[in-house]
Amino acid sequence: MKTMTISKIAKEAGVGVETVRFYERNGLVQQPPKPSSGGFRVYPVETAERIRFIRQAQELGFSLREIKELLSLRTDPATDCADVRERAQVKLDEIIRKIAQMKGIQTALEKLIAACPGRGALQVCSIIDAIEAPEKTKTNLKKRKRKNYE
Amino acid sequence: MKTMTISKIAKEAGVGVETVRFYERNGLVQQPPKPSSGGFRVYPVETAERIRFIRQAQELGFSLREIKELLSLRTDPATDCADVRERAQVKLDEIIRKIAQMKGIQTALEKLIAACPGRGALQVCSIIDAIEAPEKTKTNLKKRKRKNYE
DNA sequence: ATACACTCCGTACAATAGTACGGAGTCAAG
DNA sequence: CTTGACTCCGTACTATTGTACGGAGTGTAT
Repeated sequence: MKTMTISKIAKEAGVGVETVRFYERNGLVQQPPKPSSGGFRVYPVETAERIRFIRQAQELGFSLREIKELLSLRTDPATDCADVRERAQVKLDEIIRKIAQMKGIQTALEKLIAACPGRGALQVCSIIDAIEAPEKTKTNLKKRKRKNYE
Repeated sequence: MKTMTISKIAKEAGVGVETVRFYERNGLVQQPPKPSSGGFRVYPVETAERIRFIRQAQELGFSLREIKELLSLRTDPATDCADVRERAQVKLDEIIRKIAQMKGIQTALEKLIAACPGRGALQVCSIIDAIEAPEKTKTNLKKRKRKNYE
C-alpha cells in the first residue's frame, strides 16, 4: 500500500485537498502528525471513508456541526454509554422524521408525474398542490387554519 | 379573513419578514403588486405554505436553486408536459437515492444504539464502522487500530 | 543534481443563505 | 391628529462552507 498523502486521500474521497484541510481545521477529521523523520504527513485510509460520510450527510441536510456530533458518537466503554445512546436516539428520531418528509415529497412528485399526461384529471398543478393534499382529494381542505408554528 | 401583510405571512410560515423578502428577491415566492389604491402589499395565504415547503426542502438538503426548480414544476397544459415529467423524474430519482442513504444512516444509528449496553459484542464503535460494515462481518479487515480519532 | 510535482501554512476571496439597519411612508387606535 | 407599529427599500453585515494563492520546504524520477 502506497503512503497516503493528503492529495491521495482527497482524490479517494472525491474532494479537493483544500477541503481536507478545511475539515482538519474544523475538527471533522484528525490531522495526522508530521513524521518524526520529517517530511509529509501520512494519512490512514479510513480518513477517506470519513470524508465520504461527511459529504453524504451533508447531502442529506446536516450541517458540519451536526455531522461532527454524529461522528463523535462512539460506543466506547470508556465513555458514558447512556449518553451515547441518548444522543444517538435524538439523531435517529431526526433521521426518521426526515425520511417521512422525504417520502412526502416523493409521493408529491409521483402525483405530479401521474397528473401529467391525463391533463386535468387531477387538480394537481404544482408540487405544492401535490403535497398539500395528503390523501383525500376531497373538497374544502383550504379551511384548515394552521397556527402550528412557533 | 384579515389582509395578509408580509409580517402575517412570515409568522404563519415561521420565518422572519426579511426572509420573505429575501425569497422574493430571489424569485422563490412572488411579490404581490402594491394595491393601486396605494398602501401595503397583500399576500395570498398560499405564500405561507410555499415558504413552509421551501424550509422543509432545505432541511432535506436541497439548495434554494434546486427548490426553485422543484417549485417550477407544473402540470400546466400550456407548458410541455414531457419536459415537466422528465424534470420531475430526475428529482424523484434524487429523492429516492437520498431516502436510501438516509436509511443507511438510520440502520447505522440503530446498530450503534444496539451495541451500547452489550459492550463489545459487536465491533461497532463509531457510526462510520456501523455504516462501513453493511452486514457481512468479514473478519479482520477492519480490526486494526481505531484508536486514532479523538 | 536538477526539475517538477506535491506539501505545508497562512491568508484572502467567494457563494449561499440569510439578518440587521435606517429612513421614509402608511395604517389604525385613541 | 398624534403616536406607535408596521411596510418598503436599499444597503451592509454575518455565518457557513468552502476555494484560491503564494512562498518556502520536501520527495522522487531522470
